[in-house]
Amino acid sequence: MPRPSSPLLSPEIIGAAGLELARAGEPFGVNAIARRLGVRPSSLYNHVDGMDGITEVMRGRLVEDYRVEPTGESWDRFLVDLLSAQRRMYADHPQLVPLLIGKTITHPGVIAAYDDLATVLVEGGFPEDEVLSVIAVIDAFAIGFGLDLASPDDVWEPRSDTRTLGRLLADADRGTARADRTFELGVDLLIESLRARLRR
Amino acid sequence: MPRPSSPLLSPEIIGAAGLELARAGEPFGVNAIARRLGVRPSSLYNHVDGMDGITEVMRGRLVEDYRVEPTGESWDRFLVDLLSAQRRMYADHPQLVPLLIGKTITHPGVIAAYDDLATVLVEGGFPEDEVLSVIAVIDAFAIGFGLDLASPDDVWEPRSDTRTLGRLLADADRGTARADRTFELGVDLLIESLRARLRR
DNA sequence: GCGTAAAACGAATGGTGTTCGTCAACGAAT
DNA sequence: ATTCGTTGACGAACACCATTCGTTTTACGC
Repeated sequence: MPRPSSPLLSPEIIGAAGLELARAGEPFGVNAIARRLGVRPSSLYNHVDGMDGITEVMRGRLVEDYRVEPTGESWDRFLVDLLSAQRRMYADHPQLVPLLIGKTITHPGVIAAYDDLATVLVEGGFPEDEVLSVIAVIDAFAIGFGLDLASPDDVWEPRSDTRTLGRLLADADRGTARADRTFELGVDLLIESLRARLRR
Repeated sequence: MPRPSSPLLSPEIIGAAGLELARAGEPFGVNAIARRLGVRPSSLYNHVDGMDGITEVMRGRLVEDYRVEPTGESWDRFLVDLLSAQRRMYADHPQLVPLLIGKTITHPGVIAAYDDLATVLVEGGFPEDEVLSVIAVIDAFAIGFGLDLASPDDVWEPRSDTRTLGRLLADADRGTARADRTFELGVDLLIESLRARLRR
């Protein structure tokens, strides 16, 4: 089947297939994507630069899908929206956290999203030499809570006696309820302390 | 070479080799570990239950190495120590973050470490139904900052114009200095807001 | 219409984790 | 001291992975 009339593949199609697989919790390697598209693995290389290229495309699509526009309302409102979206993004695709982090960000869409955040914070009154650190803190938060949301229902299972942990676990929330409570508390803490810092 | 007089392998030896490889930024799979130990990959299966078993051992050793004992001083002092240690742990082994998270924790040493933390927080005065959430927030923090520390010198490289981000990047710290500032700010924010919550 | 480039395929390479049969050395029981 | 089961290494084999390359046919631009 050489060179079909209507093209079977494109970077977008490949990236979308990869994301669908990741979202379904399945492996999303070159072979898996090719299988899902009914195509041989080597064909992908006509459109994309190997696995690295695929993750590049996936990252781009991902940030677009979860992009949050500033409402112009207030910095803290925007921050809550942003954190919620990012948490969902990481939680929906826990397997590709390693792919998203640890790489210098060049993608125009991603840069624009961070630029939005930086602008909102500066306009909100944060000192300019602190904004980048605040952004990094927000990032750390989002990743941490995304992973938390993606963690198993029972995070701890003590097999031996404990002084405190076992007692607390006995009547604690589990699963999504627990993760949601944690997230709300975390956002509360973060926003509150940012407000306090702004007031100083 | 069948059954040597003095045993060449053991779970500890295998785990240690894996950690050394991870620490050096090299791949730490079954084959790599076997190569480093001068042994065939299949030999490892006499001591360890495949790759899963190896990561199990590695996780155990890791938490022991970075374990922090409560000093009995104050909960916030302990928290700073703990966060610092965890940040270093994640940053020293960014590749195995995916292995450490997302699995129910059974390992006695790890349980004990969390039990310490829970005890300190309860004794510090936090309401019992909130302690687990606080712990999860702390975990999210540690992971986030560990990954942040492991990220490249230049996190952003805008190729097009930006409203704010580019200006801020122009005279900002980079590399370790940036990550350290971020961490200090993050710990400040977290501890401050926890203190505030305790005061209410 | 013709030539070039596009885009699929198949085969081959070197990597991974894992299973299994083999075989020699050890340690314990006779 | 001889036997015998267990231990622990090996090598071969399997299935998977990402990647490269040459082949082939089709589509598109001149």
